[in-house]
Amino acid sequence: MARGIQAELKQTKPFSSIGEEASIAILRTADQLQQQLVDLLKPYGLSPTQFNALRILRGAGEAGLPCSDIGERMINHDPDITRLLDRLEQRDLVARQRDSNDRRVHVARITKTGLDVLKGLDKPVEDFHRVTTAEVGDFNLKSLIRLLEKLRHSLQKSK
Amino acid sequence: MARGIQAELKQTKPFSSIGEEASIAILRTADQLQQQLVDLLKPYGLSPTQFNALRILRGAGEAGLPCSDIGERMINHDPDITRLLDRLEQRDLVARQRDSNDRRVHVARITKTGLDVLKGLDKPVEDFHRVTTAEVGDFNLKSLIRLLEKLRHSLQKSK
DNA sequence: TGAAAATAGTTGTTATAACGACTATAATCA
DNA sequence: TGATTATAGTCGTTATAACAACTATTTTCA
Repeated sequence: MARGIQAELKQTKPFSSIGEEASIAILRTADQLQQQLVDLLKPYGLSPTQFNALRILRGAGEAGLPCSDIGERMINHDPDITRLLDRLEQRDLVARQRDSNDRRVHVARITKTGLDVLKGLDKPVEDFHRVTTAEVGDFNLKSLIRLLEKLRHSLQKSK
Repeated sequence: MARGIQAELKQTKPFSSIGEEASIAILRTADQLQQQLVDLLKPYGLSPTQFNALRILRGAGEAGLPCSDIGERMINHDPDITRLLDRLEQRDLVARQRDSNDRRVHVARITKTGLDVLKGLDKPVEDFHRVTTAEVGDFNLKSLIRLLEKLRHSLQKSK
C-alpha cells in the first residue's frame, strides 16, 4: 500500500502544493465511498441523497421539517429540495402539508412506509460504515475527523 | 470552531460508530470543496469533471489517450467518457482520432485552444488549493493525506 | 480457419442536477 | 395602511449522470 494518490491516478506531474494533493485525495476518497454507498442502497431503490433526506425526516419526528431546513441538514447540498421531495412523496415515503401559521411553509414528514424502508436499512448501513473503515482503527479515525474539521473551517474562511 | 459535524448538520441522534462519523465528514468536506471548485471554474465554462479530463489530456501530451485510460485517471469515475469528450470536442478543446493499429480505439488529444484555457486556469487553481487549505498547515495536511490513503485502502479491501 | 468471447466505444433512454424565473405569503416601515 | 422587500417554495428548461443495449473490431482457441 501507500503508493500515493499520484500513482493511483497515474499522474505524471507532481502536485503544485500539499494543499492540492490533500484536496484531490478528499475528492477521490469521497467518490469511492459514495460509489459503494450507491451500490448498497440500490437494491432499496434509494439514492444516497434520498436516503439522507429520509433520515433527516426521521430525526425530525412527528413535527416534520420545512424544505429549507432539510436543505441545511443535507450532507450534500441539493439546490432543488422540492423535486427531491416530489419523488419521495410519489412513492409514499414522505407526506407534505402546508403550515397553518405561515402558509408559505410546506412541512414534510416521513410516512410509515418511509420508516419501514429506513428500518430495513439501519443495520446494513451501520455495518457498511463499520466494515469499510475497519482497517483504519478508531484512533486514526478520530484524527481524521479532527483534520477534516480543520479543513472545513479553512475552506469557509477562504470564501 | 470544533463544533463537530453533528452540530453542523444539526443532528439529533449520535453516530452509530466512529467510522460512520468519519465517512459523513469526508462526504461533507468533499461536497464543500467541490462547490467552491464549481464556482471557481464557472467563469471559464468548465465543470470540475471537464477540467479534470483536460488536465489528464495535457499530461498525456502529443500521444493522447484512449477513452478508457482517461476514465481510469479521473478523480471521480465517470461512466460516460464518450459524451464528456463529445462536449469538449464540440467546443474544440479536444480532438479525437481512430488509432490505426487498433481501430477500436479512439485516441483523444487536447487542442491548442484547450491548452490555452488550461493555461489561464493554472494560477487560479493553484492559488485556490493553497488558500483553501492554508489554515491547516503542511504537517496536518500530510497526516490527512496519509489517513485518507489508509481509508481508501480499507474501502477497497471491504469490497 | 472461423465461431465465440472479449474489448473499445457509441447511442437511446430515463432520472436527476443545476439555473433562473415565477407565485404566494409574510414582514417592514415610510 | 399600503407599497416595498424578504422569504418559502414551485416550475420550466437545459445539461449532465446513470443504465442498458448496441456496433465495430480484435483476440482466443477448438
